[in-house]
Amino acid sequence: MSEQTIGAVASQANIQPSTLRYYESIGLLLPPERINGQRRYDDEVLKRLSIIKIAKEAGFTLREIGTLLSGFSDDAPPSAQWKELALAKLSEIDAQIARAESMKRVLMEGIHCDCLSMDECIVFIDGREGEREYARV
Amino acid sequence: MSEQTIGAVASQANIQPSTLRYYESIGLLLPPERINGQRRYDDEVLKRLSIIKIAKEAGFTLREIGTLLSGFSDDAPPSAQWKELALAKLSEIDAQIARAESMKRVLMEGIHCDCLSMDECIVFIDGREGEREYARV
DNA sequence: GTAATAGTTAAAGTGGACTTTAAGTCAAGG
DNA sequence: CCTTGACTTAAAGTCCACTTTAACTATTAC
Repeated sequence: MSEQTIGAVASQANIQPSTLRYYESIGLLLPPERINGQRRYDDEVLKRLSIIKIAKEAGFTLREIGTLLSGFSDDAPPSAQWKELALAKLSEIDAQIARAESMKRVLMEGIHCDCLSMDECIVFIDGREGEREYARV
Repeated sequence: MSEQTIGAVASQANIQPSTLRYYESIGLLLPPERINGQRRYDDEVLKRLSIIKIAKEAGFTLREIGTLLSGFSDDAPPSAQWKELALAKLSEIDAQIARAESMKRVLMEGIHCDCLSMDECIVFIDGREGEREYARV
């Protein structure tokens, strides 16, 4: 099961071959072995792609993921650098969640209001006042 | 207090003049009156900009906001179209929140783990297994 | 009169994460 | 032998929400 072509890997990882090439081009994946000029991957790459996917979903950019992956697997347990990045991202995620929840509130209020136009909509005007404080922060 | 220049409006709304021009160019703002070729806005635009900002924070794209604004303020209360969009966005936001929370878990576990390399990291391998089911959906 | 300030335009640039295209190679099947 | 399908490359294109640039005009302050 080693030595898979790019197409096979891509379909197993649910991504496009071009994405694999792209990841390689930005250094997120190491250049794999070639046979007749074609990339042949071993199963390791699937693990790495999963990690990338998870990290992406965690809100890391590809650049950050590169850092994460290199900061890891050196020899030590999760490096200080890793933890630092993770902590930073954690607070970003918390902010994200908070924002999402307040949006949810706005939307739900909007859904239940019966005002005639958006300009007169209490929900939105309230939102606007609130937003001013928000902007001042 | 009517008849403000683009700069005045921009600074009140905490955005750049170029953003106002951009919004106008994509039809999100109606072209305002001109004096000597310069845009002059009345206070209405601030309301609209607030709405746009709130909607943006609610996770709508500018294109969607355009639809929202046109679907609204026609004559009826929040149109069916509006509610439909809002409901759709609500579930998107719920998904976002759920994802964010699961990432948060992963990150927090990662911060406390002591594995030697990311490939061996239980946190990430667990994530990976989970992700397979995820991908099947 | 001239310099600073704020406005105007169209068009190009930015950044992130890809995708698409054009032009070509290679192995397997009929 | 020739077609089909999957691969290769570099480069350009896409989407989103702006921002920046270049070249210009108009108003105000000195």
